[in-house]
Amino acid sequence: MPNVFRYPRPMSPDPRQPGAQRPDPQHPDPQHPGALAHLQSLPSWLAGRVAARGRALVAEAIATEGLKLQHYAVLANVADDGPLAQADLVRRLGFDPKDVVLLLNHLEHEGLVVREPDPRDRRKNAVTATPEGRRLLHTCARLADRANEHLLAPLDPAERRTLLALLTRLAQD
Amino acid sequence: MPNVFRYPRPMSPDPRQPGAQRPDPQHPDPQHPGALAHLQSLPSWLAGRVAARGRALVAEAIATEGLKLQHYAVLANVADDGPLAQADLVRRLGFDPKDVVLLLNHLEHEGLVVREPDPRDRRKNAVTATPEGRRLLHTCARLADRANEHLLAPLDPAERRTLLALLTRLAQD
DNA sequence: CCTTTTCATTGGGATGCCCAACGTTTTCCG
DNA sequence: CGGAAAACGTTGGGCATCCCAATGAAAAGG
Repeated sequence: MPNVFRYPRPMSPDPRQPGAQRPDPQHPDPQHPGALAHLQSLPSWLAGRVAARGRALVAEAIATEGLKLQHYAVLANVADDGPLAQADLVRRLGFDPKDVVLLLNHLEHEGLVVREPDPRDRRKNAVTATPEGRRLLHTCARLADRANEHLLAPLDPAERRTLLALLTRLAQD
Repeated sequence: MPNVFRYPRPMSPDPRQPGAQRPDPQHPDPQHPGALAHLQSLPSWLAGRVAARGRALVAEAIATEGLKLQHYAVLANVADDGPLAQADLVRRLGFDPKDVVLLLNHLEHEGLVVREPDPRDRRKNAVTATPEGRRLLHTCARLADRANEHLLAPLDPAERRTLLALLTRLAQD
């Protein structure tokens, strides 16, 4: 179960010498089809590059509020569907239980969530969002929107809708 | 400089209880706009999810040849533009020098590349692809193509071209 | 000719993902 | 009803990836 919060990096666009002819990934030279050009024209590679840039932009934006992407994801889950057990978060997010402990420690320390024993099941902690957490969640949502507008800046509104529709179809399965 | 080879994982599509109503990310309920639904409708999140799945598919496919995505990327760079110095690969791929050493150790051990002192500059190793390496590169390219066809299976040919065009524009900047 | 830069190797560290164990609590089954 | 199994949270260990840097040798620059 891959994790979009840890973001790996794509190769630089084309690290060849300045002025070196850069193959058009859409129309590779059939006489000299490059393995590198082919790799860089794969949808998975292109999506990876866009995703890496998108995550970097969002991560940078919400870092101004002292949060990481993972914190944002935890907070969103808890605010919408809380109270949630830590094991719920582990399942929902696909995170390591240890990492969820660390994330919650930070969120709790910042007063954004509250972790309390579940009165119905003493094995569990019930995690809920505080008003401050909800407030910050709105701020993060706005920051994330702006980062995504930056990401999609080269596209016009119709192209953005098209891209979103196609990605949404591929993202669910 | 983010790296698309290490692939993080998106949240599961929607981990709510079976039967729980799942918000349509394209048309969030304006009465009850969820933070989670909002996060999951961001282009960066959607691209991350598609990218994670794409990379997982490609990684799984080329693993049958004993390679990782990073090996494939190194091999493609070396085959097209070799001989390359290790420092060239570090710059091109954005990898840690230590990781490039490990990757080349494996590729060399498998007879896919040759690492020789550069006669013109004894600081450098000249890395070149062997015929066996080029052969395997073709195999990996075919495997990667099939994995990407699998990734894009829900789209018809016109939609695939549209997606590719939009991603290509976003991927270069 | 000396200083600076580059190269490859390697050290250390942080983070995220994999595995598992432990004690407590709850659920399940005979 | 009681014991076994499962769930929960915490924590340990380990590996891979990304960050930092140091070292000695070689090349470039002033």
